[in-house]
Amino acid sequence: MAGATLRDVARRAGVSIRTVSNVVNESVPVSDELRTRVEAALKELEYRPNLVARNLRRGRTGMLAFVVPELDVPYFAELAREVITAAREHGYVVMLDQTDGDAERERELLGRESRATMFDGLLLSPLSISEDELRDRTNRVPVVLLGEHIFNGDFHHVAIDNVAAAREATEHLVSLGRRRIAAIGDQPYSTGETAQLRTIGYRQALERAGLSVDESLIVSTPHFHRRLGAEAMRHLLALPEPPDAVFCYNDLLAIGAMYALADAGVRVPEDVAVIGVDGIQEGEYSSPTLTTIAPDKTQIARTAVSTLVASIEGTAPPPADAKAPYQLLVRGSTRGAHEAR
Amino acid sequence: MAGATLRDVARRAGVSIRTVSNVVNESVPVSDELRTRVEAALKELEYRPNLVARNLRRGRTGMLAFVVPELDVPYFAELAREVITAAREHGYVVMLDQTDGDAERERELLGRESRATMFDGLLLSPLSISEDELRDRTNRVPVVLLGEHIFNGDFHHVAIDNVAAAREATEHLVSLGRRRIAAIGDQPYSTGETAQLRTIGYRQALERAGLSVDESLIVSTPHFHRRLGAEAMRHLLALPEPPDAVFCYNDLLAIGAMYALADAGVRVPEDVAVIGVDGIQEGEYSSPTLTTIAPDKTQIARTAVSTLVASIEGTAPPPADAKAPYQLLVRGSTRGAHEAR
DNA sequence: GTCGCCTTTTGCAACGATGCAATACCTGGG
DNA sequence: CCCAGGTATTGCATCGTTGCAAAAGGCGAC
Repeated sequence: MAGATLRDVARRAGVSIRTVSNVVNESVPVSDELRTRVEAALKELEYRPNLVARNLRRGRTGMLAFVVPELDVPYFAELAREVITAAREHGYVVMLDQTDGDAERERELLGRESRATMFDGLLLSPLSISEDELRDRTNRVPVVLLGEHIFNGDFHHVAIDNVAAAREATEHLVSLGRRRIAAIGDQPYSTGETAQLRTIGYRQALERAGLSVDESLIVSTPHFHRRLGAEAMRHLLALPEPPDAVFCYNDLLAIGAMYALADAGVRVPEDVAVIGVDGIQEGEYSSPTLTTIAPDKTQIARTAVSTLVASIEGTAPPPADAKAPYQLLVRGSTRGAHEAR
Repeated sequence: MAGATLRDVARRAGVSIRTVSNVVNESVPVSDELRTRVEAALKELEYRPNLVARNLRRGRTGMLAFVVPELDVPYFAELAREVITAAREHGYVVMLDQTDGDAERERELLGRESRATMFDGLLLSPLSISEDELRDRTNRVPVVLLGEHIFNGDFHHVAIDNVAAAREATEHLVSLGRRRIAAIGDQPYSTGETAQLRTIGYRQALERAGLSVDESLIVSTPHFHRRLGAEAMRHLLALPEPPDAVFCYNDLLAIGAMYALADAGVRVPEDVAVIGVDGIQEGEYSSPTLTTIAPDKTQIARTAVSTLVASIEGTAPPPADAKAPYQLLVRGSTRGAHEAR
């Protein structure tokens, strides 16, 4: 019941352990007679290789770890799907863990007692942890970082060009004729690097358009959740001069903002145009549908996984920042907004 | 660089391997002097236990596998989050895999060459695979099934009472005074057991309310995605006598249905009331917000994981169907719909 | 008939850790 | 000064598999 081993099969078939192994692995030629006998025994005993033992011997586990802040955030769920698929194509399976954006938990995950030794490689999504700590803790396991982190070329890294993406998002709003364009999602602390890059892009777009930046229109949020998007939007609506467009740093914030707008009876996009980032499925069916900057998640996952796998196999080029493609998807929350107002 | 082993540390500290092991595991008393020396060596060499080796020796991996049809379906993502959290509380990590609802892939996952031996236990969500196959393939690994499957008590199983839940959902619509209540999501094939149970509950509610069941108001969908919900709704709207309420078998279908309704200029809930099942976060911010039957995901995950862990440790009671709690959350898609019309 | 070569089969060691049981050490009592 | 009894330390075997290299078997050539 406890699972037959090679030894059991060998005894049953009257051959050596090694021969059974040869049959199982199809690596070395085995005579037809023995092969037949061994295969019969394998079937009768329902032999399945003990992968833990095999991994110990081979020094590989065939597992990658993918660490995200929150799995119930659609962007990460959708990305995880792609990562799992990409990993499977390379013959790997994926262990998923969450940090809840907590630096402490991140340390724990990478720490001494961690299960890091069970994985051939590590895929990490936005971290609070610092570069030095990361280097300290992962010096044995290949790592690929996903999403922005201003690390200096010591790690492989896949992300979209956040500055450019944010600039394009804002320019899209400008192109609609909007002039009071707000931004929701800045994070002016050390862990908010992605957010800061998007703020830079936002400012660039306004400056290029000859618009002045009204600091009161930049609203910070500690997280990127729907509720905070709604709160931020309510705050903006309460300003003496509310915005006529909002660039949200992710789609969830945008969904929250649209919720607050609907609640306040403000029309989208006529009164306020809304754009997000992430290209999550939810935005395809929201009311109105959400204009967004959609990173190519499939591409991101593929690049990240194949870089990681190359790294594991020692065939990787030196660490570099891979820029992933993205796309502006114009939908209801900004469409047809030219004529309006 | 390749990772120090107990032997390396032992050599460095001038003690036996076994003593180092004792220090690391804190199981056996070690004199202060040696402990100090060993700890120094551990630190200098940055020793981390090789978990693969440890697992081999101990016969446990500390890993659970959680297999879902699609991770980018919010219900599963939210459930996965809870499962990961619950597993962590028991000292386990979680490997996630997807089947895409494909029976072939399910077999593959459980098949001979699978990594099943790398996990102490298996958590499976709705499957296409049959009971017999499942029994054949998992006779060594403890399994807990999540979601409905009409299996006969051979497996642990956690789910809500789908018949009752569907009945309550439908009764809610009845209580609003609706009389032409449609159902979206039936799946009249062998793999659609959850759907069939919900259809039963739907019929029960109508019958109890003295309403006749109009078969043309029951629309089947091969999957539970937003797009199919929209398509089904369009179909219903095109009927000679369209419905005045819709019970969708999950929230994504409901979101899709509301999309189609908005598109057609039909008011929700005034003209058509909508209810879903799953209680996903998306429904809290949709427009209108979505009334739903929300299974207690935390509870489901906790129950499933602790049953699985008990099973692994051999302390589990015989397999049983655990019924998880759920809750009717009344929101905008049905609220204030009494007065209307 | 013997040798040598090629193919098939096998034994042994090792991957890195832990369980078990024996050894070494230390203390106090007689 | 020796011995019992407790504690600290260690060696050996083992988990199930695979790499390596030697052993065994088969066959043609001399």
